[in-house]
Amino acid sequence: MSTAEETAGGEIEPWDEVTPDAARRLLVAAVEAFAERGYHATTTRDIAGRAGMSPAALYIHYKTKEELLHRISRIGHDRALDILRTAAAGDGDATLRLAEAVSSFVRWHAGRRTTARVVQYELDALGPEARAEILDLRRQVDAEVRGIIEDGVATGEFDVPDVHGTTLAVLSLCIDVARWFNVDGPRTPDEVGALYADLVLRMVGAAK
Amino acid sequence: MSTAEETAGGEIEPWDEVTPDAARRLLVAAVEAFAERGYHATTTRDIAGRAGMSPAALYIHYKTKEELLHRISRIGHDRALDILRTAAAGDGDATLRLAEAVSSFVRWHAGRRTTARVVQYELDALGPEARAEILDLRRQVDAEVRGIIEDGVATGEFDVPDVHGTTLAVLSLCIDVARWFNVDGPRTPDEVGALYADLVLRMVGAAK
DNA sequence: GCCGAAACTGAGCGCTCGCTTAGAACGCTC
DNA sequence: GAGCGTTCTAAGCGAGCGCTCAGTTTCGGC
Repeated sequence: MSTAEETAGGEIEPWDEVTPDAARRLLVAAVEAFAERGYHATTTRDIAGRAGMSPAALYIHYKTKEELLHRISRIGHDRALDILRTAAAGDGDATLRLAEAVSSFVRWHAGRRTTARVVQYELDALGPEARAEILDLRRQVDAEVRGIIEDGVATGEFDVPDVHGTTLAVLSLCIDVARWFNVDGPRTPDEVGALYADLVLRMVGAAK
Repeated sequence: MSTAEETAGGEIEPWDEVTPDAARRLLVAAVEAFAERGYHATTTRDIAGRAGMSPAALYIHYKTKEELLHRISRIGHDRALDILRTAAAGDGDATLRLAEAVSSFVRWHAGRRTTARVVQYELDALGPEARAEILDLRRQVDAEVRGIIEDGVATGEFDVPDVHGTTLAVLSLCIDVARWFNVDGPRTPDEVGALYADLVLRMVGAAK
């Protein structure tokens, strides 16, 4: 039996790894509040209120407001990295693996926009040690995408003069989806994923 | 004689239109503080301190902290729109005009990263009327880029199945430069501009 | 049905926030 | 050099912040 929560946007957020139930409700409430207003503009009273609890209850499950953000950021980055690793380890050629990596990564940023927004844009609110931990995960994310592009260049599938710069641009393009994607807009996450996969293949000069 | 200010990053910020001098110093201080910490994490005491004034002095020149953000956002969007209009109104073909639009737009986001960060990422901190005004400017930004792409499709220079989606992606790519660009990093704004112009021409299927 | 640990609440502490006010200092006009 | 509007500061107000704590409720194990 799943303990997934359904948010206002209709997204299914599988925060199954967070227990007990009250801690998960608080974390989901924090994700929504941080995504809507930003970390600094969100109050602990607001988070607790959304979870149907008193302000003090938050501190039973989390030491500080920052620990909530840290947990969210860690789980989110783990998930994002997992998506890219799965795509990178696929058994197609580089073109296919890059298309799959971009479309699934974008699908996550669009479909789980609430989470992705917090994960990608609230990094600066973390303290030095927590930020360093997350930055290490980001380097691994970068390495996965760069690896696929290097593979494609090696096999002659891609024509990329600046591998590092292009990797940066591809990731930047995908990540920024979390900023502009609108659940009530004209595009589904699947459609944006397909469009972006096509655009990225063009960027690396892959044959259609 | 210019009254331009030189910031810590070595960028020249021509806030000439802001007078008197004390008001401009406060505004430049606010740009730096908002860019570093975000609007909500910045205190009016910090802004005034950076400008070498007491906290109360801020309220001689601005009604509220939000008015400071509004002024910054308005001026920044005006400048960004001006850059795109100039490129769009150039006399080359669509390929040349798109390349010029992207490279100059990216150059601004990288070279004036401090300003661009505030302009692009602190929109949600504005009140409803101010936000509506800025969103209207963003629609004009979108229309300029879309116009060039439509021109290129009409002349057969570009091969773009989804003009609206591609416009969104191109702008998204450029804007996100303000998030990741590092003044101390390996690339100059000129280099990023050139790289991105090339990537965008590939995205629209333009002949090299 | 009793007990101790765990989960939770109501009240509120100490602090810092955005912003205000009273009055001093400055610069310009005549 | 008197008068006056402008620009600034020192002090601080009311509110809301993150977080704490004493005490109440809940609940599984026996």
